[in-house]
Amino acid sequence: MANPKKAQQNTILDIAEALKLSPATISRALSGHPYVKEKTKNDVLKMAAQLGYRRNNMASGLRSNKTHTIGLIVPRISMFFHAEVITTIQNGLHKYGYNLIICQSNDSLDMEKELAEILFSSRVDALIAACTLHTVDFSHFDKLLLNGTPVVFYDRVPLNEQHAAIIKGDDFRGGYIATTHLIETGCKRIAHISGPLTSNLYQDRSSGFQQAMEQHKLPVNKIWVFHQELTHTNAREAMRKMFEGEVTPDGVFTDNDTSAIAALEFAREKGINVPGDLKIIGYSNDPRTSIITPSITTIEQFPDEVGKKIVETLMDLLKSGGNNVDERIQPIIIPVQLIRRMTT
Amino acid sequence: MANPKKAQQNTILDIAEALKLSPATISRALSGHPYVKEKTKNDVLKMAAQLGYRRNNMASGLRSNKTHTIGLIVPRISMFFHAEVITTIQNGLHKYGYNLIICQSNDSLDMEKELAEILFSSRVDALIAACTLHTVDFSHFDKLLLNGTPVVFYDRVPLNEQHAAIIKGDDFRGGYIATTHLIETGCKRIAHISGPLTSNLYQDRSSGFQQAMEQHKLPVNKIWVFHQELTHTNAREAMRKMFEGEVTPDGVFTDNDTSAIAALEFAREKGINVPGDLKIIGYSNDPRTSIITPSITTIEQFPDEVGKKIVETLMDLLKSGGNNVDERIQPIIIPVQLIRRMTT
DNA sequence: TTGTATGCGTTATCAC
DNA sequence: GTGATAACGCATACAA
Repeated sequence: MANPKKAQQNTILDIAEALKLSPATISRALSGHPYVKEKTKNDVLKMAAQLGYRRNNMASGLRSNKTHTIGLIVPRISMFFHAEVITTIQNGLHKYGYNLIICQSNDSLDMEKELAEILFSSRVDALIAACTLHTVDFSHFDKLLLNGTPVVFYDRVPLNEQHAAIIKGDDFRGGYIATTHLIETGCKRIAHISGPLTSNLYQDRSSGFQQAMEQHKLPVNKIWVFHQELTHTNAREAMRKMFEGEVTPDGVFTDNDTSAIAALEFAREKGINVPGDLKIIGYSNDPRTSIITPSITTIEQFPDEVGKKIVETLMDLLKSGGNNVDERIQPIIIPVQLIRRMTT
Repeated sequence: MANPKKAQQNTILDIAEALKLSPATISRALSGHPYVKEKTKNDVLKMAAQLGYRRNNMASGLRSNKTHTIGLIVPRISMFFHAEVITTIQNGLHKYGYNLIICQSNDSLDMEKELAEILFSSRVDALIAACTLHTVDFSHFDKLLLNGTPVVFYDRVPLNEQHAAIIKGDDFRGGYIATTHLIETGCKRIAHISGPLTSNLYQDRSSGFQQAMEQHKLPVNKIWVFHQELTHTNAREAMRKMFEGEVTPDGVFTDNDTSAIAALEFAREKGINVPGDLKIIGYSNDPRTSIITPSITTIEQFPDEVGKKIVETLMDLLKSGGNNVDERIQPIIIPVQLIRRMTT
């Protein structure tokens, strides 16, 4: 077992000395530079392994202005969708030799700002961000952009960003097909438990909801439309309010699965028959929706596709070295899909 | 919006020039050094803000040999327990001005080794690790230890590590109280779906199981004891095998909740009455266990407590600067608790 | 309280 | 192909 006494890092100078070569040659050999004799390269690699040498990323980054590190800011890693996206990104970047610094904003704008600063301090080669629900002004990312650091937004994205890549789900269509599905399965009085309209996600899903309703000539009851943080308790409270009234909804579309679960639990407790008297559809295809009884119909967002697209986009941006940064980057929209289960 | 042209980083020299001061003074002012005139300090801070200055962590770290960055290796961030622990750690470290680099090993030993190397390259100030199920030899962490970098293991930990801190749940007791609970609620024929015995987790839970059975003079049927990766399909397969036989279990203790869910689903499909004819208890208090019908009895591991203890331990180690590293560090055991629900 | 000088480990730019 | 040297941005020992 290790016997820690004092730091004793080997540097390229140690390798150089051991091999009677210059540090420059060692550096070249280690970074796969073309003009190094094959034998020299092998010697260096062998000696490096022998001495347990590991490149100091700080020195390397300072000199070369490349960290091979990507920053990531998400609201919460515990959200199923984000956990999946992150995993895909991390595995994808790893193949290209990039590391990922994962940071959580806890859906706090102040934290998000601070994290952007910190990641800038670390001189990440690029930044990936899924913003908070309250991020309307995105200027805290400008310092990165100004510095030529590529920024990729996903999920919760700015609406008019000229210089950053944008990858998002088809939230309009998600809202539309969810609502249409409720209508097609017979719902006439549809409620919508949505998130705050500060976020593009809920704007788009709400538009989809509206359009489906209009298209089928169904009235939207404003008392049944909620824009609030999508927590379990908020959803429950919304359900309570709606089912106090004389006329009650026969369909609920919630903008996340936590709310759908809350709605279902409420219905079960009140003895409301699901899907007989009330149909419920959620959003995200959280694993919990397939486990609960009855299992919940929801919208699949394909986190894996999102993650892959992010990596792909990022690699393009990094390769082009900020050259294509002046042309406006088109947002990439990932399709969504209805997952029909027992609540509809 | 940002108009990215070329990199234009400000350094302390820019501030120094603008203020007709020396770089040294700027450095001191920015890092809260005591011997700086109040006015100077304010001037510097103001100018730094004005120029949008942000310290370059690589340069700072290279010089001071401190990165204010902690590395973290986990099998998967999507596991509920780990997601919670990580969040607590991240929030805790943030208060002390430390950042966290989160890495996933995907339960691959090779990946874990590589991540340890990478994090060493980044010269993290400390490393936190929850190892893979297959990590028996922990020598890939020795380089960090040798270098004086504190290492804290949690959850899946080495058994005889002299120089690293260890924080773990009370798995023996978890196994014991889970089994005892089944016995006390009337089970006589108890099965145990456990993980591979290469991991301390399942060794300890298995010992707890054994002891409870012995203590209550119940025989352990070896055909009902499984040591395998704790996946949904593996658990299902185990159930299938057990319920092919003449005599079938009346209680199942699974070492994670995914397996408990699989067991419950199997029982529901086969029309086995739970908890009437079969009682089930899981491990970890995953949110899914409280959502499924019937809700599953499980063992709470208090990820929040684990996370807090990790931060606390880490801060001690960092403060002492590796001085107490020669004395053997005692493992810290976090208590567990039975959460009784409808499957028992 | 501030300035001067040096070096952290690596890589880029020249030479040879 | 390889070597010498400077420079990346900052923090610190020492001097003033």
